[in-house]
Amino acid sequence: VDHDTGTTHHHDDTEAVLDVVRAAGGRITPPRRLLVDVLVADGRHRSAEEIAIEVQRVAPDVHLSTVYRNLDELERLGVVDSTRLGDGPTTYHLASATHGHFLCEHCGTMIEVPDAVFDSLATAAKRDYGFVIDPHRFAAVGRCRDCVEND
Amino acid sequence: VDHDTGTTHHHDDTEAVLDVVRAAGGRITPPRRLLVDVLVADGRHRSAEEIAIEVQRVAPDVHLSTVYRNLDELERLGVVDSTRLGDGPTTYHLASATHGHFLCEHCGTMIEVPDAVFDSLATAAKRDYGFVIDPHRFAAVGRCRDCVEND
DNA sequence: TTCGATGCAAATAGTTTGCATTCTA
DNA sequence: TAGAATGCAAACTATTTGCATCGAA
Repeated sequence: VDHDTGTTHHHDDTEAVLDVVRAAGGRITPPRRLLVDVLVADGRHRSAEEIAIEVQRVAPDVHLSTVYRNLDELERLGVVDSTRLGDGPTTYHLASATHGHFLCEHCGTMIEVPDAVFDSLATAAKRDYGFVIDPHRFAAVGRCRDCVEND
Repeated sequence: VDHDTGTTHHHDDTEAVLDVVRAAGGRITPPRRLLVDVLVADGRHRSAEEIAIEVQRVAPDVHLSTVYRNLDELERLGVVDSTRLGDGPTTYHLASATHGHFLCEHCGTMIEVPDAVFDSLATAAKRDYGFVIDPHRFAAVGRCRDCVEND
């Protein structure tokens, strides 16, 4: 029932992620498929609980612990990134939607920035410390423009 | 009983912090003074619980919640920084001992680096987003040299 | 038909809060 | 002696784990 061509197909994205799971010997269960659907449909910075609520709209019996276990597994497989933002819960998103994060400690706003913004830090870290930073795994904390100006 | 001159005096550091508390209208209680002593004596990246244990060696009745309340207050006053490292608990240290952090997601090693390492990121963040990053408030997550080489 | 995945309940870790009491200023 | 700070218990949030069962391959 999808006769479009040339547009983005969420279904294809879901399958691509599930293929990675298959390739790793994992099984495609209904909860797992639903969870990936949710990540694909709106894959940005959602806590495990938010994702679970979304999944449960379709399948109310899917347990929060199942969501945690799947997110852990998907992260291990490299298709999901987790980011710890400030004091709140860990958030998860598809690894394909990669970007760095700035988190305002004053108003809580999260700004997504291209990975390239972290390049100079990454270069210095590698050169001086042999350390390879992953800009997707953390948020740089500070103050956003509004809070700097109006606070 | 301290006749040295020209050396670092922990006692003086404690008093300097307590002066900030006094200036803000706060009271100097035994638990508060002990907590500051602990931070001054070894002020790097300790969790609230670790700090509480240290304080309790001298005053066993000091409660963990008191430690949390004091750390929150001292952070609000700007004399303590908190940093969230990976999955572990929030860690606290004296704001005077400032530095950035690299956290290895593989082995958990934390590397302290001069603030200057974050300068280029801070500059780009300010220029492109008006965002003022605070390198003391977060850890850049990635892989340390050993884990990159041997993993 | 096997063993990876699930649902559930309970445990755990970290942190916050309400309240009566204490003690600094 | 007023109200800031404390100790304690209990609540709360985020996450993990043991275990019996289920179901995808």
